[in-house]
Amino acid sequence: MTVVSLQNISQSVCNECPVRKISLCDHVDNDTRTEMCRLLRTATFSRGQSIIMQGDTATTLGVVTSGVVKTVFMTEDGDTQVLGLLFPGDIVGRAFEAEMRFSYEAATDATLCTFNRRTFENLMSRSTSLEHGYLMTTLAQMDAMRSWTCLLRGRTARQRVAAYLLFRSATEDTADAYVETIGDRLVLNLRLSRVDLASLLDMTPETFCRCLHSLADQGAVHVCAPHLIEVLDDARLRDLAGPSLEGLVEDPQRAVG
Amino acid sequence: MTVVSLQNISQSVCNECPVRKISLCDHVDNDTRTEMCRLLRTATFSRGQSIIMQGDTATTLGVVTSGVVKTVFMTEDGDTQVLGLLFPGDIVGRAFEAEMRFSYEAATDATLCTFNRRTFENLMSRSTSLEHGYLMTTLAQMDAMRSWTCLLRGRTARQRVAAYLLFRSATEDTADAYVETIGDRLVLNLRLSRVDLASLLDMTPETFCRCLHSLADQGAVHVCAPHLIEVLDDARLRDLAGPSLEGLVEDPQRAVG
DNA sequence: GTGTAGAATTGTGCGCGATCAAAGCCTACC
DNA sequence: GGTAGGCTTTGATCGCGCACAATTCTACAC
Repeated sequence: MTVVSLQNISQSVCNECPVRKISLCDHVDNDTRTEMCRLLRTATFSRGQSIIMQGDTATTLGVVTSGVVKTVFMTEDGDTQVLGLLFPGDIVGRAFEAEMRFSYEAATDATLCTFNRRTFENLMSRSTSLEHGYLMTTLAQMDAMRSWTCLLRGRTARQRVAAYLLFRSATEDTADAYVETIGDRLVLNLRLSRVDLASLLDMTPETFCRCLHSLADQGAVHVCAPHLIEVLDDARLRDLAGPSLEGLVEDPQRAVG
Repeated sequence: MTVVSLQNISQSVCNECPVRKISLCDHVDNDTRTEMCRLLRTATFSRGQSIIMQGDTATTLGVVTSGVVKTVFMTEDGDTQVLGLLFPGDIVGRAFEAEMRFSYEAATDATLCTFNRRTFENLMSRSTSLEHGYLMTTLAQMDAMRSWTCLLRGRTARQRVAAYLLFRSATEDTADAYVETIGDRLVLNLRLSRVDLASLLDMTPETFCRCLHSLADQGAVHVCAPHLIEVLDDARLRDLAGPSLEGLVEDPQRAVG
């Protein structure tokens, strides 16, 4: 794990933590939190940087506090595919397993609250509330993965792009600011590159681009800038996204894949 | 939840349980297991029967003890897609959430060891080892889901079929007998219908059929009967399945999707 | 302003896989 | 034994989405 900036944090950091209420920490009792504050390190990663490498023996486990982290799988012939995204509050890494089957990379500039994996596991064995919090977060993450699967499968490329835009616009008001205001209009900030987004949605960047502009031609969205998308007609976009998005897009879930 | 056969079970059942060592029970301490034996009910489902319905408020949580269970998502326009499969030892249902976003259905005749969800949650809050077991199983299931995603994505239809056959032949020696012996040869029993398998692999039954016979034309497999597939040339099949199957197919993981 | 590298967009042909249609096959039930 | 209905297989056609390449746009340094 490459740590760019590393510093000790006083216990007060947890009190002003932006993701405390939406992460595993929400379940943790006071004694455990005090202990965690003593053990945690914050780490900053710049866009594109690797957090945990596929194949490595992971010694770290963390919680995203800002930015977007992508999970990336690299095939033996060097191709990479974006499996999913992690947002603030989601867990990076995996307890009780050292060897990583895929990588975690910063998809945007991101900050994490990290722990030594062994230390964290040890603390879990002593703190029921921490293990419970980890379980709850994991279950939520699994729900999100399953919803994501439903969202991708049986949809054409354009429907997937439309569905993703809806998903993003539905989570606009969570933790981080994914939406920018230009004048008085609400505009989505994709924040990820075309290459990453295309890989995430299982298509080529070219197809992604075509689909986006096809949605624009239909009057559903307006491409203000390559990464800034304004949703002009929510109903139209929902229509173009295909059936059964209700419940998949509108839930307060964060992680995908 | 439709329970076909329901009966009380004496404590001795756990001792001869076929999935005890590969399920959450493996982590549970003796006191908790005694309690669990008192609370559990076994249920039998015949192929095609619904175990938990999408949209229902689930009161049940269970462990697959034999057979294959499929997770199915139904779109609002009535289409269904198979999201994944659960094998013996996997968990059916979800603790701490009542409303089901998808259905669980018996893909073959199947038996489950079931609990009242509330009772199970209650027991977890009192038994650290049970919650730990649930966490470990959930993490393993999430790993499997991610592997499954890697297996499906970026592959052609024929590669997906080949990959699935490899996955099944690699798990041949787990819990249930997925393999039949015809004479002295080892033959895979698909056990699922073409329609289910095609849906699971995100293609039409027609395409699945074509791909299977294409693999046969290449000499990789032999279709003994619609549901009985003999793997003739493992290396050839691996070749036709595309890159990076190592680690995805060969792990002792059960659940997919 | 200018240069340059990287990202994003557009163009074109083609193969894969979906769709529709129909025939074979197996099983269950009468 | 016969028949009906399901599942499986095969055939023909068509459109989506991919590959590859060219072009335009953007960002950032100087």
